[in-house]
Amino acid sequence: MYCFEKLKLNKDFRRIYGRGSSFVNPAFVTYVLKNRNKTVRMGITVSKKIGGAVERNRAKRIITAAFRECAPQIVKGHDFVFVARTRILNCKSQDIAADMLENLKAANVLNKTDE
RNA sequence: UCAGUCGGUUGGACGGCUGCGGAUAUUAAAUUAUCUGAGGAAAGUCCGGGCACCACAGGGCAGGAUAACGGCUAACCGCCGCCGAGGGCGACCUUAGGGAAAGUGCAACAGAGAUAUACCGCCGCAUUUUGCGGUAAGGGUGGAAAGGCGAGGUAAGAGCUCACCACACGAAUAGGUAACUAUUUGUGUCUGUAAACCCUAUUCGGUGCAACGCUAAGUAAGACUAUACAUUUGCCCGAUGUGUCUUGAAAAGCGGCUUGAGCCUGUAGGUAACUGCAGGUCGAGAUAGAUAGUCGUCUACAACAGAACCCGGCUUAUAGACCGAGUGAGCAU
RNA sequence: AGGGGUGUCGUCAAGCGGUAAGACAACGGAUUUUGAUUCCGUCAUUCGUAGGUUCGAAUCCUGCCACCCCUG
Repeated sequence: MYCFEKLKLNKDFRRIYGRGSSFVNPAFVTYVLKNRNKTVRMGITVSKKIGGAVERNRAKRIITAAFRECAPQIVKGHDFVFVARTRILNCKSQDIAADMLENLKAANVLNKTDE
């Protein structure tokens, strides 16, 4: 199984927002930045704009499930932050995974040997 | 049959694949196996309590809360029963419901006058484009104008007197644990407002799991100091302790953490809230935070909504489905 | 977890038991050849919302809703 770490500290999020490159979708926003370790790290931001606790939890679950599908194709040594937007509540995780793959392709972080 | 009242239950189900938190067992470790994993409101944080700590919790003043009566409870601004008041044809619903004869304040506008009065009136005397005195029945204003109505009485009138009624207070008798209710009798007729100040009675120590304890790391510099500093609610008294403050650095992990005023069933007591006894049972414990993703079937393509130390309530949100007990009207027998 | 505050016209706001001030904006008119300036007029029908106390509530009391701030 492919495993990844989660981002927890506020300074990591700020570093990725400030120095990383961003890609926008109707459902979410992706931030990508290289890191010096050889691991894949991921963080999720869901603001109160999305809704109550139930809606925020659901948004986090959907993004986590989509990222787990995409994760095997990613080159190691990158950090990702996903910011949820309101439209994510009506989507299925398969649509989100497809959109996420497009964003990652644009960011040039996918494994070319697998394709 | 129609309309309406009250109370309660439930809050999608089944299967396949891929995944997450916790516990136990196993392995050198990664792993693997089994079991288990959100709510009736988990929400708001509005009350009360447990628990933990504080140099024990004392007094006074100030402040907050509650407010008919009896019970239940660990406790309560809670619940149950009941009384009074108000609403409804009724089932039933609502109710912060002590004190205004301890004192102070307020009552705009209108009105003559707002807690005391005399504008229009009425009556008497003097007089003549009015004055003085008596009076409060009638008029008008207002939320409120000295209880209502009739008779006697009078110059005109007035609880001034009397009968009936209404209300307040006291007493007696009957019922009730009590609040209170009913009857009789005596005295009286006093405006409203205390969710205005206030008075009376009861009650309230503080801080909150980021409490608190342990481990690791760190323990450097400066200032003040016994007439000082700190804690104990806001102030004062009293009590207690001995270093205190500022800046900088570091702020990581473990425990607390889920067996508890627990839940289920039966039974006994009680109108009920609730309590006793017997048997059974263990049903989350995360720390950027776990219940998901997806496919198939059924239906109406399911509401409000996510534990964060734990309980008892209150308040608010809630698609639909189901059950029970009363009431009114109409019709039939 | 604990504590505090605000909500009044489109905007900024005063009023804290007795007819809801004012300024800017908007609209209409006057002045002007036209515009600006200036002057006059209009504009709150649930004072965030639902109840209660009172003769009377924006104001007092209670419950909700939204927003903001403080402490750790």
